[in-house]
Amino acid sequence: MGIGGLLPLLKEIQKPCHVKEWAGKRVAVDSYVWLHRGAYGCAEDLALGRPTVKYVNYAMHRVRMLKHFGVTPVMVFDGGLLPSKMGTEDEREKRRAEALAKGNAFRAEGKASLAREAFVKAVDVTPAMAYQLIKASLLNALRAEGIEYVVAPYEADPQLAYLEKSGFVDAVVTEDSDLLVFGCRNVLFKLDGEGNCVSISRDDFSKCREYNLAGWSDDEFRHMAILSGCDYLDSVVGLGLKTAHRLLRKYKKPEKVIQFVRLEGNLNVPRSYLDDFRRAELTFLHQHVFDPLTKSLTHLTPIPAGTTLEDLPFIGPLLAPDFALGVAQGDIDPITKERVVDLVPSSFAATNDTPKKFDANGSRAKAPKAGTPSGGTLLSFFSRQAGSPAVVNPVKAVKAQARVTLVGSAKENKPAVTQQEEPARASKFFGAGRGSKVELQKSSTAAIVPPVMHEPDHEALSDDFEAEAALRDIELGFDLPSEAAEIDEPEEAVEERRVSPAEPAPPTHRPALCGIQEQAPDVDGGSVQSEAGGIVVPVSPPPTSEALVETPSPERQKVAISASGQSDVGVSSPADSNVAQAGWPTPELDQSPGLLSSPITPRNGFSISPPPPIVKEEAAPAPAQTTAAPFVTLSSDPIILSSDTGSCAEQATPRPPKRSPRPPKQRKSPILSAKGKLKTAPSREARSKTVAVWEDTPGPRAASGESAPKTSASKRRKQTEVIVDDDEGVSEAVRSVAASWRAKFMLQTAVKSTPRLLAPVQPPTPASPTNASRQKGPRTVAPPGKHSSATASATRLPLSTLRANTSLKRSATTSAVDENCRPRGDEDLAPAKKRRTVSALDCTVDRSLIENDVVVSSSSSPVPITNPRLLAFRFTGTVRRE
DNA sequence: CGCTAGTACTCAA
DNA sequence: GTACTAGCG
Repeated sequence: MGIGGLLPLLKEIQKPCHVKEWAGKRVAVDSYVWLHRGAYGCAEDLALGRPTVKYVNYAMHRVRMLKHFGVTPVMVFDGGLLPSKMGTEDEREKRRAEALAKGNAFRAEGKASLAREAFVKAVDVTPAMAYQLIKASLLNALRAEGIEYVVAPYEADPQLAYLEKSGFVDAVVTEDSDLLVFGCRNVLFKLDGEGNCVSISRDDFSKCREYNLAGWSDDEFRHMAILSGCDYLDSVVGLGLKTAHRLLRKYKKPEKVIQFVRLEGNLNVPRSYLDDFRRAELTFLHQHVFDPLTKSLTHLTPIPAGTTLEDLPFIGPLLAPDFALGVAQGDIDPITKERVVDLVPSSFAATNDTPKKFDANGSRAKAPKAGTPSGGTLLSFFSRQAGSPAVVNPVKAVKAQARVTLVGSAKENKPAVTQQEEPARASKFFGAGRGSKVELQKSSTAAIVPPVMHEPDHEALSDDFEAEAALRDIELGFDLPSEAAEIDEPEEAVEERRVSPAEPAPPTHRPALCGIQEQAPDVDGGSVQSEAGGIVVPVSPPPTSEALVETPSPERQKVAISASGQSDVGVSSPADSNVAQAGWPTPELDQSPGLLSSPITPRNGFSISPPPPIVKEEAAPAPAQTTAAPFVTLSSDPIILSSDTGSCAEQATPRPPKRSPRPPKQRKSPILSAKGKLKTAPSREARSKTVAVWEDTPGPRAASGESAPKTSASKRRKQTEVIVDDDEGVSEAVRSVAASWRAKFMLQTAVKSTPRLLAPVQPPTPASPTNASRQKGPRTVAPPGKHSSATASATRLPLSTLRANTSLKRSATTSAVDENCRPRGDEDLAPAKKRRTVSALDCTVDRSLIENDVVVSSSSSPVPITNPRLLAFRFTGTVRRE
């Protein structure tokens, strides 16, 4: 919902503009908006599950519009749901289901327009739809056109902000005023099909006369937004933007404002409001984002020293590196954790949606060969003309013999990976057809993506922490700890990372996001499946340094490309690919010197080749490659990314899909893992602070497992004031925020079933027997005996089992298990076997639920999350009462 | 005057 | 997600 009324408030500084003013620049696009608008036009098809690509065409039209005006779009998609939003998502889902039923009823009665109206309300933009826009098998899609994109681990908003903040892009296109709160400097709203938009610049805030924002930092602005009500916190009823602004100007700090409002007594301020406020602020600040540079998760802003991820449960669990990468590339559905379902198999697209009358290239208009799974003959209205620069780079055809290594495949990860069984990468939806799995080694180059997270510069990092924490002091009234926090994991684990040979060197070139790897098809002479290329996960530094084109901009190092064609790290399609686009005639492109000059040359007939597999550029330095290199398996249309590290032979034989691979030893974000080295950070004088701490006192409602409204959670708690006298105070205070949230959230969501997560995935296309046979069953609660112990889809676990298992989990995490969440009375129980299953059963889950015959399903949780407390969220997502 | 809640809208190139 | 507006305090 964004911040209600924020845009009108900023009316003064809204500047009508045109995207061409951003020619030569890179602009990140909140893709959800375009997908949603595009979906409007085909709501009925989507609601009824009929394959359609209209929304893709709509979005691509916009993409081409941007390119037409010389703007390089970077498409950003929403990822997984934040834990705190799962509840609202359930409600939405319910509403959509109702609308769908209504629509069907109207349709049956022949009331077409009423039906359509209902279907519009029933439509949801799903990751599968995002995938349609991304996937390469549609020529009319991002990969095929070399558009950079990234799927955020959670929300797109912080991801967009991060891209801008870190210099990947210069502005952000969105309709969501939240972006300003996340700290974006240049936001473009209301972009229409012609390129008109309204820009709001952070720098203009001071020019706001009606509402004086002069002298306001990002923090104050954010405080105002949160106070007035935001996605993460409902406002105090009766307190809107203007009041928040007025009071903040007067009292400066949100605590004071809240105090004043309470004293005034006109408005009802929930008891937990201050906690909630802090939590909302922490969510705005530290949400997970995908860093294209390190190809790993990080935070929008580094989390404050003295706190760990466990203190920020509301920002969602840290995803395992390879999983995060899969999500970022759009291949893994961040919600279902499954490989994304291809809604529109290419065969359909090729036969049903080709706008033939606009097809200027006769050769490409031909139907694909029979059986070609990804005919790729779908030409958009705007597809390139014959002779125009193709997206495929013939030069790269040469790179046929490179090694293939995947994320998480480095030697050091091997033990963990083998222990965790094979991640369920293969899919019946994607492995089907043609039965032509091709070892990628034979067809293309893959990149080595170092499995080890980038080790931050500790000195700089410590400065960051200092600055960051100092800010936090001011905002939240906390003090910094005098020393960095203790390491939360075994020392050897940290050590291992430190000495890892796979640690990437500090990048010298800013890689692009996920983009297309242009590559010539038919390495082996015309066979359809051989076209390589595909998504490149850019690596840095580029393997070769020759012919690098570097941006003159000091703060933004853009994509570098080598003339040899070997290191176009995630380069988006060449700027000259705009040439001859129907609908958007090629402008005289102002090729900014910082942008790429690509060696790509025109090529005809590329379109009949299937899409490229996921390929990763080879990185330097290469991680230890002493173990058998795993390989990417190329199936038909989409890509099967097998990230296991088993032997090739092992991989070639599909194993029963097992889930929830335990992530390697990287249980912490890079930031966190670096904390152990921050002990030398300058101490600061500790001051006493009063911190409100909420004490959990579970009430009768919890025991009954009854659904509790928001307020009841807070009623169950009593507030106590404690004096915090040292550095512990900071992390302790944050922890208390976390604990209160946990209590509230767990209660809310644990009792709510989440049918969405439990619902079986219905493939739009029948899977081939081959793949279906090794595909796991539906993710519903399944009859016993159908699952391996690893999947343990639905297990009724007696309390005793839970106790036994939770103790195991605790032994896995060395420390920092919050007392609030620690299982009680099970200290000495022996470890149990179902490690993952059980880890999910964190003690944060209300015991009464367990005792009330809650069915626990861990099967929909293949995400390797090692932190047991974070796993609790997954648990709540799959709990349902019978 | 500020705020809330309800309604309408997004496509169709 | 937005914008607009009637109605309420």
